[in-house]
Amino acid sequence: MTEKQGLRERKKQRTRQALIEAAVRLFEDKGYDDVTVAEIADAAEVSPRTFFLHFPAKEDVLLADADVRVDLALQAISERRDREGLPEVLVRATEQMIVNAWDGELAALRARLAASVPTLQARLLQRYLTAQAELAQALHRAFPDRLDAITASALTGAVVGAVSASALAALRRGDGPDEVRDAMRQAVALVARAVA
Amino acid sequence: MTEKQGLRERKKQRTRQALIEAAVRLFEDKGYDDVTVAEIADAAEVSPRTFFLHFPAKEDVLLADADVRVDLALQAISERRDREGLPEVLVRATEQMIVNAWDGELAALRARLAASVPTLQARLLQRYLTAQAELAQALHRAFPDRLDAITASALTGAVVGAVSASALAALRRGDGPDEVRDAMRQAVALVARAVA
DNA sequence: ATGAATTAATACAGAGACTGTAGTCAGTAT
DNA sequence: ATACTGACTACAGTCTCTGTATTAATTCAT
Repeated sequence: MTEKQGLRERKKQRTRQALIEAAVRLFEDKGYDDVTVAEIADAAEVSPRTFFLHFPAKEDVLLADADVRVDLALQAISERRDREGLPEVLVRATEQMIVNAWDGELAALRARLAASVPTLQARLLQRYLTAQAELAQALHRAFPDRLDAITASALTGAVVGAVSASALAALRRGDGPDEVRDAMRQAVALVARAVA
Repeated sequence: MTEKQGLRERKKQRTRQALIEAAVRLFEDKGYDDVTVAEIADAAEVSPRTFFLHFPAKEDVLLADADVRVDLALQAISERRDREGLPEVLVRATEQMIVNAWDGELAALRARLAASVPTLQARLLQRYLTAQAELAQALHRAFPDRLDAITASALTGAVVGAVSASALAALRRGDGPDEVRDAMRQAVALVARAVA
């Protein structure tokens, strides 16, 4: 997509990446709470102040790429094919997020930590909430006659709530990625039944 | 219920109440972020350290009585009348929480602040999540043949997600308590349709 | 090419939330 | 009366996060 940016921008991305990698490594080693921002900055060979130029808070270094997936769902909604009903759109949109939610090492670490570190959990939930608002708006636009604004919010909340709750339950039970994915899919199906 | 506790315990509750009242007053005056824990403690005439003996974090002084309502819903689930179906239990349980969610001044302030102060929002969401786990477990016990553990989690997540999302949407739109309550009820009805 | 404007990164200082620890004093039990 | 418990305090310290001024490197304009 976009490759040729100035040297300045490339350098910036490099320190950002260095911070993320240092953080992940340290978190895996010592656990989230036992790693200070100063340590992360040190490991990435920048000043502690620089950390906060890249991330608004310590938690966000782990949630760095979590926004991208919301865009996928939004796209899935707006690209609604004609004749496609509400339940189908719902399933397709969340499918986008679910499939892409479990790629890579970082996602696994994030899930593990989010399930155990309260402050991280809180920030993640908050992200979901702001994502919900966007999704609800998109849904409302896609089905203006069927869903008023409030109902669209309720429906979106139901989907996100169901998916994350079942994923968390599966995680706590010790399930692997495939089983977690299945649990999420079942949750979507459950809610989709409400608007069938 | 329980009235006759020792003088020591009564004193403790008095300082706790003093802290809550001081906090609410100050928050209304200056806004959440512009009030320090030290100020609250000062207004309640205790040491700053004492604040943290009563509340694990600054946010929790506002969420002090939020737990009580979860008990009501749990009770509603376990007191399931024979012949009562899953949707009915769902509606009745959440009705307990909704009705009692909007009494008093404190609830209104809490809602207003939770909608605007990120850190408070995060903590509130976190509470919902832990409440969800309990509710899901109770549901699973009440309908062991119909709901496995994961599905119960999904269903509970859907209800809580739908209710809080629609309430938040209504709040943001500037609706009053009655309209918010209606929005919540509709959200429950929506999800209940999925298990009808 | 050279001077001017940006800007990522830095050093430094400080606010504010929270914790550990040791001590005091009032309430409680024997 | 005596010993014990537990709420509260004082003090010192850690850590996250912010404001401000400065530096040095990249980018842009001439």
